[in-house]
Amino acid sequence: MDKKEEILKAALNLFVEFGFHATPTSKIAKEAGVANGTLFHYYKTKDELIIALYSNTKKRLTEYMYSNVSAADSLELVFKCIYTNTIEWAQEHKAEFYFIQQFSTSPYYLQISPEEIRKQAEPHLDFLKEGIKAAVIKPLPVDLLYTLINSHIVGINQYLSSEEFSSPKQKKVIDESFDLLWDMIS
Amino acid sequence: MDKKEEILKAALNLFVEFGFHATPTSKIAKEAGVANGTLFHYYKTKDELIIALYSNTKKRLTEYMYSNVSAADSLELVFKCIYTNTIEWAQEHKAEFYFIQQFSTSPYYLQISPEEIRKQAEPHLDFLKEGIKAAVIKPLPVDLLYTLINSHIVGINQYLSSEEFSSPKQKKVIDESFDLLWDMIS
DNA sequence: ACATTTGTAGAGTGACTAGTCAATTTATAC
DNA sequence: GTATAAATTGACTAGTCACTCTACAAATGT
Repeated sequence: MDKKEEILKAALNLFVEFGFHATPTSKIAKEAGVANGTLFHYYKTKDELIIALYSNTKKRLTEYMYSNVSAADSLELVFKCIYTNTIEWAQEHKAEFYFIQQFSTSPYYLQISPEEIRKQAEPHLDFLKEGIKAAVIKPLPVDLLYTLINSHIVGINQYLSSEEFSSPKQKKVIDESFDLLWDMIS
Repeated sequence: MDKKEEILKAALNLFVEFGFHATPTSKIAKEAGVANGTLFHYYKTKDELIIALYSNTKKRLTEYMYSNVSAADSLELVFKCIYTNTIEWAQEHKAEFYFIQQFSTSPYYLQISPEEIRKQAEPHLDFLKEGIKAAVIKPLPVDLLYTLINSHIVGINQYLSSEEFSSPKQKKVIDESFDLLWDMIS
């Protein structure tokens, strides 16, 4: 449905600008070009809308992460591709990426079931386990590795967003930061 | 003042549990054991209270970071001491550390003046510049280094908070993660 | 054509909240 | 001991917000 999407899009931008509670549902509806009641037709509560927005956004990020990955490549190249994809997506969807962080450090995050969190992280953890088995990645706890990589990406994204970099300069930062990360974990 | 502190303490715990806007000032006052009006006697608005809580908390963290640092030590040892201090403080003040992250990824963060942010980061940036000059730390942009180190610490803290580690095991994780970080930037 | 479901609208409601205010208590100064 | 200032109280208000409800429109199926 078009309006359902419009509502999510409007909510995303308003949440990022004003925060969850400082954004009334009435404003979201207005921004989305629908009536107040329509919003509650698609989402029973404001909380449900917020959760749906998170799941939806996170899903799109994950899908993009694994796009263009060539299975034929070495583990390092595959990893680099996923790394680059992630940062590219974050740079091209700044509001979405910021929203994910905002959500993750909010009490709403507790409403995401442990299953969903595990399921979401599983492919990444499996990939890291594979790397360890192949003796390409240091034999550290995968949870630790995962968290470190995640944080690293958040950091690079913050850095890239702090200034206006030209496209080649940005590519250079991504390349070099990947080398730093790879040196650290391999 | 005792009550001023009590209000901040109550606000911290409630904000971390319920979020900024889902925490009414009336609840903060109640939790702090003061009347509604008293809260507004010390803080003109709720926003002012939130900002004050952030500045106060961040200040205490920064102070702790540089405690026990022996100027006689090598740059690496000094850096390790600051690193360890930070993670220790974060582990001993989980609510406070979580609050800082929560605040930093919220629209409230925009209310902190660039000056205050710069002033807060300056000693750390100077320290990194020193390390680069001494050819101990890789000659990367200091902003990039700073963000990467910050993110790394946030990540390790997340990992340590995700499970219950025994004290020696925790120390081991901190030691090893420091080596990872140090390898990356030196 | 008709019936039934689904989508859309927007005024209305009850609950809640940030901040005020006038009154009272406590501390401070001389 | 009195006067002045500062701290504290809690009832009150004006406004806001999540969500409901009824009415109507559009689609869908038969």
